[in-house]
Amino acid sequence: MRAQANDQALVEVKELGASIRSAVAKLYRRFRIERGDGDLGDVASEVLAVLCKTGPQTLKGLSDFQRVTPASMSQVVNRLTSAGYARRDADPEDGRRVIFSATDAGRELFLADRALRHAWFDAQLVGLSEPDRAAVLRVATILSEIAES
Amino acid sequence: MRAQANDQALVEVKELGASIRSAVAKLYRRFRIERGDGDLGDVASEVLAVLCKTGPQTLKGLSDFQRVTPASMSQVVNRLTSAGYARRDADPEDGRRVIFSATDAGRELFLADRALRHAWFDAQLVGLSEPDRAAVLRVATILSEIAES
DNA sequence: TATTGTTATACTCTATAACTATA
DNA sequence: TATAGTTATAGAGTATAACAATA
Repeated sequence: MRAQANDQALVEVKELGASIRSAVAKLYRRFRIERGDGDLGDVASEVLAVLCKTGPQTLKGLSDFQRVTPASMSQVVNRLTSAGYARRDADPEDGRRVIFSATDAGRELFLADRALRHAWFDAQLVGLSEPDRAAVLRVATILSEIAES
Repeated sequence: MRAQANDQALVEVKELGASIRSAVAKLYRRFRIERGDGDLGDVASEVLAVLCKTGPQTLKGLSDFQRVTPASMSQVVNRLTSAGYARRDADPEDGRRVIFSATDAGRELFLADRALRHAWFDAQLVGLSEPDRAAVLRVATILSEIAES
């Protein structure tokens, strides 16, 4: 117990920051490797997943959530709509807004894509101990909150 | 204690995978926001950091570590050498190899860049409780190992 | 005036394919 | 033949700036 407390006290924030930055960067790029051949890019896939899981969204909603500028997101959804995986609809309540939603083809792609892209990582998680898995879950929440701050 | 065990048992690997994937993607992009104006890109900055902290590296060493192809890494270091932040040297023991190392200007940029880019995240980490910080440290290690597998 | 979204442009990052040079 | 590195090319992702339309 005392040893653990000492370990925690030894955690240098600067080193911790460097560790998690490095881990996040490597894992982000590692995820990119696990993708299908005819696939969309990784951000477009994530946006499609949001549309499928959370339902229709405005452009601003999508860009805020993914932490990119509206201009960037506009181009991502442009690829999705051009490919027929998403569609634009006017918002009847606010003429400035556009509602983006997944098409049937988009939902199909999402399901296939998810199976493919997540299989590798899910297999890694299964190999963890219960406490480690709980730690990963807790830290996922922590990091999400930090990312949104 | 039993409640905690139940919570852990409830952890669905698929949901856990989706959570950490989402957190990693958002945090990766959040990191990109915290950068200087005249800055290099984020990958080039990381490579420069590796050269400064770990010492000279071959191209293959760098590309393996960052999980990109040698061709991709070649272009990243090209920008670094063109800008005068890194240099190429022949390996006297193997004529095929090139040893990349940071220049003085590179080390200077690294220090300024690190202060700038890490400040925001370090501040977030300081706000965490000790157990949370320990969990983040543990999970950084777990995720790094997964990324390298 | 403020908000929502788009387009134009440019840069970073990445990959595949084809290549050179060395082991 | 195999390995280390490069270049050419193409596409994804991002940002800033300038813009149109609506609130």
